[in-house]
Parts: sequence; C-alpha cells; structure tokens
Amino acid sequence: MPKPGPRLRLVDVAERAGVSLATASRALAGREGVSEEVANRVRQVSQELGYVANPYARTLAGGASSTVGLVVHQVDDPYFSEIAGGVIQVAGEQGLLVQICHSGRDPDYELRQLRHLIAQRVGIILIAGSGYADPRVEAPARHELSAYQSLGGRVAVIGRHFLGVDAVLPDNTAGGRALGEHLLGLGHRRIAIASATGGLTTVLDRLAGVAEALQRHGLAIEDLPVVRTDFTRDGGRIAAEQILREHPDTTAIIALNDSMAIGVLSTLRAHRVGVPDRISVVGFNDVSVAADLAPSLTTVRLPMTDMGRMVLDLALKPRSKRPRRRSTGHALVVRDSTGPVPS
Amino acid sequence: MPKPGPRLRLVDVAERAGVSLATASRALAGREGVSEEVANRVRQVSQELGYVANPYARTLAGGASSTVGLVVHQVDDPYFSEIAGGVIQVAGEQGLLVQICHSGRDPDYELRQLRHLIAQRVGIILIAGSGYADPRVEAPARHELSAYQSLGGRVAVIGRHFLGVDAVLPDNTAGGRALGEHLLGLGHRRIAIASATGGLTTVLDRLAGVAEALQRHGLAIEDLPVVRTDFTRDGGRIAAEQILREHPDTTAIIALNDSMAIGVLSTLRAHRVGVPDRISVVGFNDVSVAADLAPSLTTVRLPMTDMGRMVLDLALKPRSKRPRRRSTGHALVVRDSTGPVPS
DNA sequence: CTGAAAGCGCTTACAG
DNA sequence: CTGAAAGCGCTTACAG
Repeated sequence: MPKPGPRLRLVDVAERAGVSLATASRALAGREGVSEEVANRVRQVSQELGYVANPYARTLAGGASSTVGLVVHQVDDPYFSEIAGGVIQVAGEQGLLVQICHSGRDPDYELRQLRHLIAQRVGIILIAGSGYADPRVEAPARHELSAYQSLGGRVAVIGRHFLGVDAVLPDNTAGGRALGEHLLGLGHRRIAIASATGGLTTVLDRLAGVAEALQRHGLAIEDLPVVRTDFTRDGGRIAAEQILREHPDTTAIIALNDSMAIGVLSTLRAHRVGVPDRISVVGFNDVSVAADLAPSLTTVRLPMTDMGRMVLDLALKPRSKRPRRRSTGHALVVRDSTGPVPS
Repeated sequence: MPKPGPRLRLVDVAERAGVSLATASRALAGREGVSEEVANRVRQVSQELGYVANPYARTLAGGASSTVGLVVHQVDDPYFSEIAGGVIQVAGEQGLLVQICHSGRDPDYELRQLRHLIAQRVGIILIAGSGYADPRVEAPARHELSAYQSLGGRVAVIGRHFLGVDAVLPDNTAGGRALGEHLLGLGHRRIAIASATGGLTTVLDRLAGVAEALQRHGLAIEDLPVVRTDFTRDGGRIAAEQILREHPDTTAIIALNDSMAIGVLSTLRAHRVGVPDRISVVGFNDVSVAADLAPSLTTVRLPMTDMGRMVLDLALKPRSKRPRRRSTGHALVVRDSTGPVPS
C-alpha cells in the first residue's frame, strides 16, 4: 500500500507569512485570538501556495475529521444511489469526503461496517438503509453509535430506526395510504401486495399506510394476500408468479418499492397479462426509470436526492438534546400502470 | 465538526503483551524481525482487545493509507453505481474504505476532485469515467497524477485515458461493431445514431466499432445521421425527437448507452412508433433494468461490477514499468427491441 | 494577540 | 530479535 508523500506543510505557510506555527493554525482554522490583519495575511499566503492541511495530522492532533461514512444496503440499487448522490453533493459543497460502504441488508455485516467506520475515525456516520422492526436487532449498533457520539461523533439516519439519533423520515405510511386510496378509488378490491421481509420498518410503515386506506373502505389488510420476498426485481418476479398462481382474480398489485414493481411488470408481460387492463401495478420511491417503463409506473415519489442532502445537513448541525426528526413529504405520481378495475 | 475520541492504543496492546511499542507495531504489520512466538502473542492480545490502529496516526507516521478514492461522473447513473458496487466489494474484502466523488463530466471539476483526493492523502485513486479524446484536456490531471504516483500513490482507470496509468479497457469498439453487424444482419440500412458529445473516448470508440461494421457492408458512417446530445435519458429523448423529425425513414437507432436508449424508447412510445416493428433500438452497457424494459432492450453487455473489481485489483498491485491494460470482453444481448427491417 | 512546547498514536531507522 | 527515540504535521493548552 502506498504512502502519501511530502507536501507543503503548515510551517511553510507560517514561515512565508512571518508568523508562528500556532498563529498560522489559528488563522486558518478561523479561531479567535488572531488579529484580523495577521489572519488575512496567513490566509492569503496559504491560498497562493495552494496549501491543504494534512488531514491525518490534523485529525490526530485533535482537530476535525472531514470524512463522512455512508452506509447503504447496496449502492447499485437506484434508491440508494440517488441518496448517495445527494450526500455527495452536499459533501462536495462542504469540502468533505464521503466513504460509502454496504450493509447488504444484514444487521451483523452492517455492525461490522459501522465498527470499521468508527475505527477509521470518520467524523460523521450516515445510515441510509431501513431500520429493523425488532429493536433488539439494532441494540448492538445503538450501543456502538452512542459511544461514538459521546466521543464527539455525529450520526444521522434515513428511516425509522431505534438508534436514538437524528433522522430523516420518509413518508412511508402516508405514501402507502395514498397508493391504497388511489387503487380503491379506481374500484379495485382484490389487491395483492408484493412485500419485502417484515423485519424492516420501511415495510411495516408502507403496509400500515395501505391498511389505513383499506380500513376507510371497510376492508382489512389481513384479508389480502401479502407475499413476502425481497426489495429487488427478482423479489418482484417471484411475488408476481405466486400471486398469479394463487390469486388469479387479483386486479391490482402493490409492490412495496419500484424495483419490485419492475419485476412484477416483467412477469406480467411474460404471462401476457395486460397492465393496467387486467391488473394495475403500483410501486414506491419513483426511481428515475419509473417514468420510462412501459407502461410507465404509478408510484409514490420520495425525494431521494434531497433525503441524502437532508441527512448530511442534520449531521452537520451540533448534536441536540433530543434527536431531530425531519419528514420528507411524498407525492403520488399517477402514470399508465394503473386504471379502473376491469369490469 | 466532531473529533474522534480516545480509544485503545497500540501501547495498550504492547503492555498487555509485555513487549515494546516497536515490537508490537512490527508484529501487527507482519514485518520481519520478530520471533514467531512473540508475534503470535501480540496478534492474539490485539485480537482479544479488539484493537484497531488509528489510521490517522499510522498514515502520518509514514504507514499505509487504507482508503481508495473513486471518481465517477455521477453515482446515480447505473453504469457507475454498478462499477462502484464492484469496487466496494473488493475494498470490503481488503479492509479498505472507498471515498466516492463526482466529476460531473467536467474536466475542471474532475481535476479539483483529484487534487482534493490527493490532498486527503488517499493511497489509491480510481477514475471510472470516460477519457477525453483530446489529450490536452487531461494534461493537467496527468501531471497531478504522475506527481502523486512518484510519491507512492497508485492510480488505475476505466476507459481509454491519456493518463499513462493502469487501465481496464471496456470493449467499446468490438461492442459497437457487434451492434452494427446485428442491425445490418437484420437488413437495416437507414440507421441513425444517438450519440453523446464527441469529446469522450468512449463515444469515439463505440462509433468506430459501428463504422467498421458498416464498412464491411460497403457503407460509411459519414452517411448516417449522428445526433450528439449526452449520455442521459434526456439526451436520448432529444436525439430521438430530432431523428424522427429530420430522418423519418430511419429504421434503426443506435443509442450509445442504455440511458440514452431508454430515452429513445420513451420518445418512440410517445409518438406511437412501434419498436421493433417500425424502428429497432439498441443500447450499450446492459444496465440491469435493460432486461425489464418494454420492449426489453437489445444491447451490448459490459461487466460493470467486474470492471469495478478489476480496476481496484490493478491498483492493488505494485506499479509496473509500463501501464497495465486489461480488456473486459463484451456480449451482444439480443432482446425484443430489435427485429428485421420493416418491408 | 502571539509564540514555544507538548502531545496526538503510530512507524521506522538506529543501536544493541 | 528487541527496544529507546525521533519524527510524521498538525492543534491546543500554557505562558507571556
């Protein structure tokens, strides 16, 4: 493994500016106790020389760590890559670097990644993946992160976690309700749900929203087929196959995210089932390709890029007494994959 | 910005193992000059205590930097997010952390990111975006990187660059040829090309491949309409609109990547132009959604995830006298978006 | 407001 | 094979 080489140091800047190391350090850090005049001179010299502090030395000496660790389930899932895009934007504006790692939707692996990030002394940790419905699953991570925070680390998450930290909360329940209302409004009653494993709060919340909508129409979600696979296109395919097989009279399928919806559409196409003529399909998230599918996908839009920006913004604020919460808002986007129930 | 807190230090491990700091350091680094017995004891103690070296101290002291910087045009472009996925996999296996930054397809911005990465003293720099056809565009980056390498940094890239570094070369020309042959074999002659700006080597190489195929059939690419927009869905839409307007007799459209092809398909659908009945469409890359479009997309598959793995593998090897080159291979994937020329 | 000095936690010549 | 010591490039009390 290579090592970084010699470069311009702070002493060089200090010498050129005719001040001591300490003064140069204070001037560049923008700390108090340096006359405006001297501070300006130092900054100017630093500029001219193109000085950039060695982050290893700075951090070791007790200064700020300028890197943020971002944990996603999988970067090549568009939901996460859009979030990552938002995080990277803000980081770029702030001169921070973003380290991305995968959790692979596995709490143990995620814990290991967290520990690695902490051991690497990143200054900020962002978790973008869904929380787990069972608080015990997150207990080890919670402890790890609270120790990290008590040492000055900052943590913020996307989704409903049991981590006791600042959070950006996607409008999952309201979005689920909107989807349910939309389909019910079109007359659908035989609705099937392509869901991911029940262990995730994202899944529970979206389902809860759907259940609310059903309830208003005197229906119970318990009476609907809910097929649990996972949040991928393959998961959607498997779910659709099962729904077609076991519930052939289904007129609408709610996929709990767009990837699954894509898999559902693909399977329906393979079976020559017309969408939305025979079955309407909805997704969740509005990943950018959703508009370009055929038929284009009715879904709930979550502002993923903004969510990425928001979560880093939260972490950039000093820690508050009680965890902050920010809701994302959502929008039902009606496209061509839904239509009135076939008569 | 938070600072990392106190943690287990190497002295603690050394004390517990009853050896000096120096010996402990050598033992854990696996260097020579420590008896097997002592080394094992130190490693064991380190394990038990869960010691992880402070990377800032280690790097500052002249040790290895264990972070790799990855520059992509845009993480939320599936081509790049799949590559990033591969890089992150290998990094995870090696205990390395990956810092991702955007170049935004802007050479100046890219240069700034590169400088930032170098200033941050990452040990490895990976560039995933296309090279520029004009070597002068990359000259500043080339100088920056060669200084970086002479100080021990490692660099590897994906694509045809003028950077004098190890490279993974996507099979762009051969892929373009395959696409051309496929369409020509189906009888198409009035082929239009939805291309990105000519400044990128990726574009030139893919076009060169198409040109070769045409030539074998006695045709010249100069006689075909080549619309230059950019490598996005919107670029594809704009190109398709222009092609429909100015070359209404076109029977096949080659989009130079899948994102553009998605835009092309979307526009053709909006105009109720049958695919492939009236116009065949092909893309390039085979991003995962390509198989799920309607109609599913005929395209050239590039092993993006593997490319990510390969490029980091290259960088992990010691620098060689002359830059290494690895070709990726490709595969023509024929799906439903192409068919015989309409009679 | 400014500077000399200690210290952050490692690695690596330099002695032995 | 092993250890004492210097040094990496910063920041931050501590004096003045």
